[in-house]
Amino acid sequence: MKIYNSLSNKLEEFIPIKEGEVSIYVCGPTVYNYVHIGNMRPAITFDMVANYFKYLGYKVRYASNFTDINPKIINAAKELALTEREVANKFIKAYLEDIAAYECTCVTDRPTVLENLSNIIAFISKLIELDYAYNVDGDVYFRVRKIKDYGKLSNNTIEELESGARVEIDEKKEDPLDFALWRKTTSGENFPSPWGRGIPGWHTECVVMINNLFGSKIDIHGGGVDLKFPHHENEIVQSKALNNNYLANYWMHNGHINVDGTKMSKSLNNFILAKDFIKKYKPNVIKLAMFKTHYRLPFNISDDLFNEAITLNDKIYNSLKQAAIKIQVDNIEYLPVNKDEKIEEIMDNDFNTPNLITYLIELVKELNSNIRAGLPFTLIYDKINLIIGILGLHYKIPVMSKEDLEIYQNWQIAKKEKNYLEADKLREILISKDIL
RNA sequence: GGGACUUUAGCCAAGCGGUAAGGCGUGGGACUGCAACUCCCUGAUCACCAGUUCAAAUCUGGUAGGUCCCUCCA
Repeated sequence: MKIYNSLSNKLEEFIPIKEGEVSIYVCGPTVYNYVHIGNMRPAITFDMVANYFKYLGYKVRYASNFTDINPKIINAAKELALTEREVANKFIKAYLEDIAAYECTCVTDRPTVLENLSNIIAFISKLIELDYAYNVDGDVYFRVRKIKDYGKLSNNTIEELESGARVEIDEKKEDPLDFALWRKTTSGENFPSPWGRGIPGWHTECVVMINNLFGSKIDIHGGGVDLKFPHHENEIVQSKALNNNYLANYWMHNGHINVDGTKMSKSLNNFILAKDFIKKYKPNVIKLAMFKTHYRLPFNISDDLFNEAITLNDKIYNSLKQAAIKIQVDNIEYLPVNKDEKIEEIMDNDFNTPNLITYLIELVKELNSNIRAGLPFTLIYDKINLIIGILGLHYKIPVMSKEDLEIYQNWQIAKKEKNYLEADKLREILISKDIL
């Protein structure tokens, strides 16, 4: 299969580090507030990625962190009159509730900064030892100039970055591009270290967690495009310094979710909270709408788009339900399939979910037609189930009791006998049981 | 100033050198006891200009839009 690697800006054949296994790491939220719908795109996207690897037979380990120590949390704690731990725990809980509501299921590890503090300190110590980092009065910075291809991921060179007018000059740093690995902090929550009390810098935690969970390198590192620079770039230099690798073989970046053509942001006050959005649309609908656009491209939110997805979702559901009922009513026995070449042909091209949905629609149509025509349909039914599994869609397919089956058969008989009064009565019952 | 992405029918969106998938919507039709569901038909020469090529939406150069990143935002 081919994956678009942000590191090379090319489609590359995927070769796992360990045969039959995939390691994925995706940057998770800083837990100082409720997440917005944009934060859900990586969650949904990489769940799909993980699901597809599982479909291919890979064993998937997928980690996503919580940044639970951060200046933003310290600020939020002041505002909310809570302790930093209370803030972090509150919003970790809220995030997990969102994830559950959106029916994302693939993350296997959720490391936190707090539980990795000693690892982080050890990691920074090693960087200092090797002269890649320096301590200035309790702040520790990474010496970016020591890594010669800094900027590879974001296609920048050190010179280009420095010529950018927005680089702040910090007296303490040797070089404006150097970034903090450890920050001296006296107000708010802080922790002891060889350099004094403080908190770890954001860019270090992900590298440390990856090293801790997976070893020095993983297959896929994901996140939103905005993280390319500086966050991911800075992760890479640390990994280059200690392990002489790019931390991940494949870097994947999802596009943003936009509102009215522009990025959601706190400052524009145009963001939609994930927990609010899920009240308006079902997870299936949100996923279908998102997957209709390739994950790398920006995705603009509009009611039209979601209404279209509602139509599609209903179509899929009706079709699956009909097939499931037919299988139960006619007591059809068959051997399920778990592979479909066409799916692989589509998905092997950098997870082309828009085309997968096109294929799904095709299959749904075929399923409907075949059921109507009394033709075999279980193979198509299986294929559809494979696809919805990959897309992370969930449908409640009715399981009919003996009684339900009887009602169903009586309904059919009543119709045949043109006893429409009885037929309508039975139909009502079946509808109320969510069978029709 | 540097970098990335992007411009395809009313809307969304595939396409990665061989003469434009699909969805929604619109309009028409079929099926049906009624309803729901379902099915079929219906539209664009791909922002613009120049070049490469037997052949370009697809490659190259330019022009004009749009979005994002450039120190903590998925």
